[in-house]
Amino acid sequence: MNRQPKYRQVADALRREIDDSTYGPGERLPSESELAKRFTASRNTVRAGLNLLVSEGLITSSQGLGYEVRSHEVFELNASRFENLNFPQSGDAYSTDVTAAGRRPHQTFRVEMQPAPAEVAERLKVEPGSTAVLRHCHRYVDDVPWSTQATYYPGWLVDRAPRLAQPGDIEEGTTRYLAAHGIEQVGYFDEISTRMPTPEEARLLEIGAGVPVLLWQRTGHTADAPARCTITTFRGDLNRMNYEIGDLAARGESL
Amino acid sequence: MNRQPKYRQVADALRREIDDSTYGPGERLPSESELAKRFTASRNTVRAGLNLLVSEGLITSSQGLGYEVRSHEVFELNASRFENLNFPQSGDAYSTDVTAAGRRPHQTFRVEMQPAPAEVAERLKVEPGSTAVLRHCHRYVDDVPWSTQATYYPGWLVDRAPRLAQPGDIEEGTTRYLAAHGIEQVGYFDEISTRMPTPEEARLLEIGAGVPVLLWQRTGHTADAPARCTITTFRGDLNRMNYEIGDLAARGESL
DNA sequence: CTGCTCAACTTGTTGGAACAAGTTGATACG
DNA sequence: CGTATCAACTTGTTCCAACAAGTTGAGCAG
Repeated sequence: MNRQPKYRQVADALRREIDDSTYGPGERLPSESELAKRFTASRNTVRAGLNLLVSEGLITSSQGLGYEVRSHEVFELNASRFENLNFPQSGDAYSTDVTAAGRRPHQTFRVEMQPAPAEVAERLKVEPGSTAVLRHCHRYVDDVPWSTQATYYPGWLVDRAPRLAQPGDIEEGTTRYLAAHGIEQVGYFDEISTRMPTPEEARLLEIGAGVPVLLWQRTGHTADAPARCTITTFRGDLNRMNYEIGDLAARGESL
Repeated sequence: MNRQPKYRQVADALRREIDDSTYGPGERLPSESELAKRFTASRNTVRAGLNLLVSEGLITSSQGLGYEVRSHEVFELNASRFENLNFPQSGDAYSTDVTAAGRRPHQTFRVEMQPAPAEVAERLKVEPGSTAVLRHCHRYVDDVPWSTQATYYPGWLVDRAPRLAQPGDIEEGTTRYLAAHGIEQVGYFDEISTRMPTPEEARLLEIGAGVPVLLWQRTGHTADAPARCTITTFRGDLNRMNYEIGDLAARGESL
């Protein structure tokens, strides 16, 4: 006899059937009671198995509707071109990329004065708790939450580029606006990590259990000092990042 | 009355207590029956709440032992220096970094001839299914599984650098060995994504529910053609990656 | 003192039951 | 015909009960 617990056998069988497209993306699974009959198990046991698949990010459940196989359309963000003046873009990089992919971008802005969190203050080389301008941004693609972004600017920089502290979008792109005021970003330090979302993040990004977030923290530098620190939180199931580094003539695509 | 389900209240209360260090990292939580008494709930309800925290990666459980608050010691990998001949390292980059952090590295190798998976073949610009050399590697830090790495080399490259197909480590580092045979990696294309582990990955990396993996795929290029494709699977809770790009003199640390 | 056994914990698994709440389509009413 | 209602689904939440299985420390035998 199989020594795997029954709820695991249920999960394994269904996972296999999802993998070989017995149940394709977007398709509905049989109901809990039908599965219970099929596997000769109680509803509780079947639920435990389904729960496993939910927390693996393979399926979602909604009350009254049933279980559905998740579909994965990833959006790729080129981090090495992002905010790079050598790759000129009309507006901000996000809208350009999304529109180019034939999707509809949408974003909401919020600007605040905030004491810089310890982690940010360290990277901006300012006193912990000293006020910084925080530009916060929620991004959507086809009205699906995609990412949230928080950018902190140190006080000295805002003095030289006052529009940063004004509410509203900066049409020409922040990088370009800063460059026009003599603040040129000559390098950056990116840190990338992943974890499960906090309940707050899960709410904002509309992700249930089983979907991790991808965290991207970029500290941009002028020739003299760090100029801004951007923390982006992506839905892990919908986003991928890439970097093109070095001489990539062999790829035959780069500019 | 509170309209949150009880198991969620349990999870929220415990999450708050973990956040404010009522229960610190490594510490044990009260047992399920104690928590049931405290929250006036059944053991099942408490379990549902604890399960939520497990799938958020906050705690782990082990049979007979109880629930423990996870501790997070992240290891940072500098992806932009990795495999970069401008930053010479004695052996391979991984061992050097780990030793420098005062930890004990350990790795196991496996070399095979394998048909290249579709995704890899596309990036190496070879026919799908054509044989490639696969060098597979499991890495440990202080005997804790850290990452698995699979590197595919196209057939033409192995002809010029035959030691790739031999079992066993390449002491001086593969990048250096390739350079000595006239195969110089002048650029690379990195792709980074995250998802929940497959059961297979969960077993290899010894991660339970609630810990995502960080996927790093690097395609290295010579001046003429793609030379290798490396897929690394990290434990998401233990690893962070970073890129230093551009002129970073302002950071005052770079070489 | 050493080493083994075992009782008393812990979580893991599985079944059962009942009711709450969201969704949908058939049906009856205006 | 259009609409409102409701029955029959779905999953969500909560309890109870019992036994399996891993861990640990007390206590006993050698």
